[in-house]
Amino acid sequence: MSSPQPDTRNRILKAALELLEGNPHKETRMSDIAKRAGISRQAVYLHFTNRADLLIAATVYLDEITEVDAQLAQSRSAKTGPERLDAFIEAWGAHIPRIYGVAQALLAMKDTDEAAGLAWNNRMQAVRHGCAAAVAALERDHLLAADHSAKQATDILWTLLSVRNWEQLTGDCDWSQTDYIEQIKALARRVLLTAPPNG
Amino acid sequence: MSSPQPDTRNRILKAALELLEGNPHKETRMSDIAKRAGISRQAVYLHFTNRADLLIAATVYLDEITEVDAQLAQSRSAKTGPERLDAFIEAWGAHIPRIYGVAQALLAMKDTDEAAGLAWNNRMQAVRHGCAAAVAALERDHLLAADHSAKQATDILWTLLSVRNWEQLTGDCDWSQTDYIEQIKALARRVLLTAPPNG
DNA sequence: ATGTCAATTGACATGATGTCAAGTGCGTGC
DNA sequence: GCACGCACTTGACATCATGTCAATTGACAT
Repeated sequence: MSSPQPDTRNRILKAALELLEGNPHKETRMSDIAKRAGISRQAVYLHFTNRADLLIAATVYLDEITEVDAQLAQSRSAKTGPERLDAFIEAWGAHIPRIYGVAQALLAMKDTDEAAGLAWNNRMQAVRHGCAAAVAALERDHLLAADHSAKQATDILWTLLSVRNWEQLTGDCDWSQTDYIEQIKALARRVLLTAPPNG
Repeated sequence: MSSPQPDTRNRILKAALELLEGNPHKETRMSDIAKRAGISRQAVYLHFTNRADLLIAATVYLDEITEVDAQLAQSRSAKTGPERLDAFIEAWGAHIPRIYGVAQALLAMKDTDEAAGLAWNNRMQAVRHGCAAAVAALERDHLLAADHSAKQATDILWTLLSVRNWEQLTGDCDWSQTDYIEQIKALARRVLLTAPPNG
């Protein structure tokens, strides 16, 4: 563990994440990242072929160190459908602020860089699966509101939980993170459940 | 009215809108717009100082020719709160696909160009006012769900009606435009109204 | 004729990405 | 000790879009 050399790659990823989290709305350039990582701009290209490549790697790296998948999977342990729904919203909702910086950067490239778009869609499909699983749990408990098919319910939940919505609510609308979680949970129950949940 | 010269400006705007509507996800360059308008790239700068400037003007132009404000204002004529809510969602929901191309372009600049961001926020504030008015109408009729303050209800409705959500539902989720309108209306009623609306 | 004004052409600066070539410094194997 | 590979550096360069500037053209108006 005497750090031979290739932790540079990780240094770059960390630098990128720090910058992106620092000010998600400012364009973070390759040279900024390099500077922060303490290497030359060109050296970054020894580790990543692209800006997109780097950003994607950063997302993966972030997912790894925050263990999202584990967090999200944990919501599977909930007994009832509604509990599972809540657990999923809490897990994902708590994760959004952590990934927001990178997400923002990746989303900005989506239209110009195909690979970035695919990578982002991949991540979002994972979230969608979580939504679908929560909906399935509701359906199993015969608690899914009759006016939606499972697909529709999944679409709605998935859309509700989008990063952009989080951005708008916590940003433009000044909601706190806890407000966000609570409100979205209430909203989801209200929209997806067939009976009044707790009142 | 023998068209002295300055319909060029409008030609540019039309060209920009056509290109943006044609393929909203491809970057539309100044030279593309110029070519389509039948003038030189540099000539565009005789009419607009910026790409942002042009895009903003295009939004305004589009708003004018589609008469959104009139459409949205029309929802004021609805008698009951719920009718007003429906009318507003229909009007705005029908408008989104028309503005989607430009909106996309403007949103993409939001982070790099301050003026573009402001212009977009302005438009969105107008929508927000519509949301607030609909919520106020519900409140007046004592039909606003007790679990939300007027502000929260407005925030939710406004977020629900975002261009990004429309994009996700009609794009990624393959909803038809009519599905979109109907589902969102149902959703909004379910979330905002205090009593079951029609069943 | 003359002036104005829209538009044209061509050249150029800027700023970011990405590539390439030559060089430096360090550790390892022989 | 020496040579080699390897990560990295420096500097130059291509590309591409935006935006600017200067000189020119062509039409229309007085």
